[in-house]
Amino acid sequence: MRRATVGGMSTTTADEVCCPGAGADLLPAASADELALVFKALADPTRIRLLRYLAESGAGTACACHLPGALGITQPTLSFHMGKLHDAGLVSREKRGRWVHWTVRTDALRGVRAFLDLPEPAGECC
Amino acid sequence: MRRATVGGMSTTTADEVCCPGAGADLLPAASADELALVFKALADPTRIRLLRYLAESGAGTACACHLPGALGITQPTLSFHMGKLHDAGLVSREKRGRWVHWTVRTDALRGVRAFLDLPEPAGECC
DNA sequence: TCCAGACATAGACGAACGTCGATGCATATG
DNA sequence: CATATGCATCGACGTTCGTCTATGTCTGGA
Repeated sequence: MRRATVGGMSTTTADEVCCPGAGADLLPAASADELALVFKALADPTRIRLLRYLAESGAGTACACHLPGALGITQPTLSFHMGKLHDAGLVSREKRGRWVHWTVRTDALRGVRAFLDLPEPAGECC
Repeated sequence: MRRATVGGMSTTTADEVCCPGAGADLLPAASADELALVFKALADPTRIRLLRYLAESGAGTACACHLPGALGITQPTLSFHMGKLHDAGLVSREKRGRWVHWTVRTDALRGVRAFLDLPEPAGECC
């Protein structure tokens, strides 16, 4: 039996009154953190455009040389965003001579894509 | 012909030298903002668990009465997070008597789900 | 060997975020 | 009507984020 008494607050009174059958298990905090990490990396317009740009380029790979101008940001800012995407595992870095080429890691999106396939509402609650 | 001269910076020299065929069109800023808004709403472990909880509950609907205790957060914090999800259009609010019942709006995830279906790397760059 | 260019890092700064306790508002119930 | 309760809002606080300028590091070419 699930008892909602973890955080010190006791909202036990509501447990009996309101929709008693709606109790679903919570996603483990670790899994939620992991998902949030990827979503955090996607939670910026600039990074979204960068990822999309890379994905549309040939082989999902491109060097970012002309992107600062196109996006209206400076080179350090671009480096910052690419670093974020890299930390989240969404792109891989490859140094070719003087330039860095970036490749989208589509497999890193599997987790979040699975999460977004939420079960369709089927039953009735209360 | 694409010329990367928007933001005031002129990185024109690199245009000729480095991977000239990799130029893909940029996602419009408005679309990127829209996507980022949803991703921002998902970029928090607590909200991820809330959304998953709602989706797993019967009919994708539940009142949030016993959630503060289960998640270890206070009632104002829960209200804050549900507000964020609501602002992003991910849940809908329905007041039944004294309680508020929340329903997942799976259709609101269509946009981000389409974005995450990035084209697989196919060609070769340079 | 030295210089120019591509990228990363450091430091700074304002804005937004996540959390809390305290309070206000609306509604069901005695 | 008075009271209790579920929820939203307010004000505050520390943390994280996004951006910039300035500087460092490494590589290729003259």
